[in-house]
Amino acid sequence: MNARLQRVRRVVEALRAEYAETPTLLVHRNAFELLISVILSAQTTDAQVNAVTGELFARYPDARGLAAAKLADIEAIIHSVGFYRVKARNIRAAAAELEARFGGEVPREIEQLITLPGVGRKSANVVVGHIWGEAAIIVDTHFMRVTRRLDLVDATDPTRIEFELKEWVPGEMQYEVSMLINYHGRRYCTARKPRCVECPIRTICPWPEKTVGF
DNA sequence: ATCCCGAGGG
DNA sequence: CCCTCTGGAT
Repeated sequence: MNARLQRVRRVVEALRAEYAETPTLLVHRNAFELLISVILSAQTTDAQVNAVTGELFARYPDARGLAAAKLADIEAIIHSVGFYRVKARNIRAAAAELEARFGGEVPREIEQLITLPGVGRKSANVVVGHIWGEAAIIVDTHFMRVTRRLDLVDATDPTRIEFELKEWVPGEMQYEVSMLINYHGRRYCTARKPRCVECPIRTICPWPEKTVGF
């Protein structure tokens, strides 16, 4: 029996109980809106993205509309999310790619999604996991930090962590594991001053730093 | 000051 | 692999 699998199951049970409320997600009405929101969300909070997407999607409700937009107009709308020049270019180019190569629809395959500008593995996994309920390991900065502290992985870079976990975490658990661990990384298992003493999974966690504060 | 559900270019 | 892109919240 895989000790790490047992640990993941215990972690999921504990975090489910701790985070009864679903963590806030990017506001969206369809796959197109989530895809664009995810591109905008790099190094930014969901709240900041949600603050601009209402206006953005009112003006450009689909790939065709966004692909035809003026860069300066997009930049003005999304300015407050940060990285606004790169992101404006990326979301317009991604919309154009959807039109040109995918009939205006968001592709379902990760390998297709990551060919879109501004979409890496993390963003692609968010889309397939959330929109289509597919197995998805979403490796962002929090997930990487927490899985390493919990000693769930050997790998240290995001792509290898994703594939390593995909090998043995049951598919139906993967998306939930991703969301719970991400949320836990923000609430307790923070980068600088982790709140190990109050952590709801401190008895499961092997990380030595958990003794700090005693 | 430090962080936020990263990605792409050099 | 490291650097840059970027603004707002705390």
